[in-house]
Amino acid sequence: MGRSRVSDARFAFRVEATEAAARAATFTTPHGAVETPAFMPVGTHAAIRGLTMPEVAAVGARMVLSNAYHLYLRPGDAMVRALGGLHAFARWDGPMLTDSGGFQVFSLARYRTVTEDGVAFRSKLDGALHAYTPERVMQVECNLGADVIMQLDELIAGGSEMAPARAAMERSLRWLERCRVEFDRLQRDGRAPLGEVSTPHGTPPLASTNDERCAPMQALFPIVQGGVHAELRRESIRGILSTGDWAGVAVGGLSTGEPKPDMYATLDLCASELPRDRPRYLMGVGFPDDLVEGVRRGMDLFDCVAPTRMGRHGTAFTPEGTLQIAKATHRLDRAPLVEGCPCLGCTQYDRAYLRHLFAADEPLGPRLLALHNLAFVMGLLRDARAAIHAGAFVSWSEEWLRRYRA
RNA sequence: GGUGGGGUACUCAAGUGGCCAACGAGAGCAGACUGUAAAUCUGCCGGUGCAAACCUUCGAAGGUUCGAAUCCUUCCCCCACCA
Repeated sequence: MGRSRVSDARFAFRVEATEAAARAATFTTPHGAVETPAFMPVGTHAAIRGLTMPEVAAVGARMVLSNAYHLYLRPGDAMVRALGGLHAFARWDGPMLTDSGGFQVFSLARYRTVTEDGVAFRSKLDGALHAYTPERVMQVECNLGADVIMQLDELIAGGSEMAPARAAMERSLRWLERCRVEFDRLQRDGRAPLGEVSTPHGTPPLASTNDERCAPMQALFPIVQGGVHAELRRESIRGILSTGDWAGVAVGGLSTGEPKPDMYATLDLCASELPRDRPRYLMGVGFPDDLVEGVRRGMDLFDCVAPTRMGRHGTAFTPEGTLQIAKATHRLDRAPLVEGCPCLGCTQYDRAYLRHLFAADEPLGPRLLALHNLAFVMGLLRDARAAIHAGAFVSWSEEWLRRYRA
């Protein structure tokens, strides 16, 4: 089973402390270690929208996420590889993860057709049709070169019935197996077979088909599906664990419209079934209260567009809940967004000025709020981690949630 | 003083007899957003009312008409050019 097994010391997961289901750990990758629980900012197009990587690092991010599907369309995965891979391309030398495009199967449902072979996407750029198969996804993600790469999966809306949820879960398992086989082959070869990879833009000018540079060591994460149906989640996990000794496992298909109690119950179940010595990555969750609930249920890694998107749209996270900065009530408010927050927006500016930036449509406003929200969730998970280490997480989290939701 | 153009809701701006409480845009207000086709999207935006509906509005005042933001008269104000 090749390198999908964690035989290579370049990936490690060391649990340092636990309290109830919550864990504090260190996840090591070829590009460095991440202390968990951790939040990964989303940089779909190899950029955290509006922010620079140094800024993202400055608020505490240690691992960031990019999207294979979007980068495949533009600039093309072979182009990224020819430019030195995702880390060099985006100038991020810490751990990176690429999502496969599975989420786009869901979010861009009206532009694609799913078959057993894969997904046929209609490109947003030029309308061209792209055959996106599990094998192709592995080639793309290998070329991009993130440390952790995700399988192609299929997810369905949160509240879906048993039958469609089962179909998507089972298909995700079959796609996982195809991803695994192709992943093992690519990693065994030591380099991505550039010549086999066609991109929408042909052969990149800087590419050499004789490129001897070794592909970066990568880990493939499977994704648990099954909607909010416990038996399906259980089956999904069993299926995943029977085919490999994965460096980590993701829980997908949540926060897609299902009631929160259903999501939390599903997490409880997944946590109880997943290996304790591997990171659990809860995909697409990133509102502060959901992060705390996720940590409580044994999740280690998170990613979400919420902090950055909400920030760009004028909503700031605070310990007392969300705050819409553009509201007239902040016209004369000299207080920072959050007292004591170390981010640029909070240390340098007051709410009145930030409100003005939004009113005046200045790009600095969205930038500062996105940065603030990232700083907020980073600090939140740092506090959660400290509480776990201190054996005080349960009371800390209850108090925190009470204040946030008041 | 003369000639021409123009005064529409918070602003800009359509509308030249009924389908007009009045297109559209902006501002303002409220809301949405969870593995990013999102610096995006939605709602409200004269007053009262849940609604039906009623009331008050298109510079002012009169008038014509079944009916006027739209036609006529006078007046006020703004702009351009000519004196």
